[in-house]
Amino acid sequence: MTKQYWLVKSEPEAYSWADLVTEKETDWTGVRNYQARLHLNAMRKGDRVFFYESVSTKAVVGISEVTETATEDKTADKLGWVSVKLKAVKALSQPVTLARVKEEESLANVALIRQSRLSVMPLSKDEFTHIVNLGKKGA
DNA sequence: GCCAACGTTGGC
DNA sequence: GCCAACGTTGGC
Repeated sequence: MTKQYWLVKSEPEAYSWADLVTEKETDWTGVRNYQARLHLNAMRKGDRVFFYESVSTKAVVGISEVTETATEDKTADKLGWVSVKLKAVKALSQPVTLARVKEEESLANVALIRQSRLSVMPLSKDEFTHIVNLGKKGA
């Protein structure tokens, strides 16, 4: 299967990109939204996942990779919720802020903007590449 | 099954 | 800290 691209959100006060870098790998638990769960279930090993920090940072800060597909989320009090395993790949040279994403006409349709409360969302390859480029030094 | 009330998320 | 948007719950 061809590689897919995603974005997950986290409040850095709860779990930050720096935390993932320190841990190297983590179980992405705590998703309690049906739409987000659909996306978690669709993730495949090797898919690239943007790490977006909400609230205080409001920027895409790093790239991670799916290392294990969805399994039962053991932190949930009911069965049926899932988590995936993510590992840190690399930080963006410069964070791509929400404001920056909003400036880009070709990124106007990303769920990050259109559905601000969704915490796990898909991105097209073009959208992913575009944001990666914005995150390069001097972009 | 509808809708009001409420809680949560997240931008500003 | 405020508020809009959204999801969930519960009464009818």
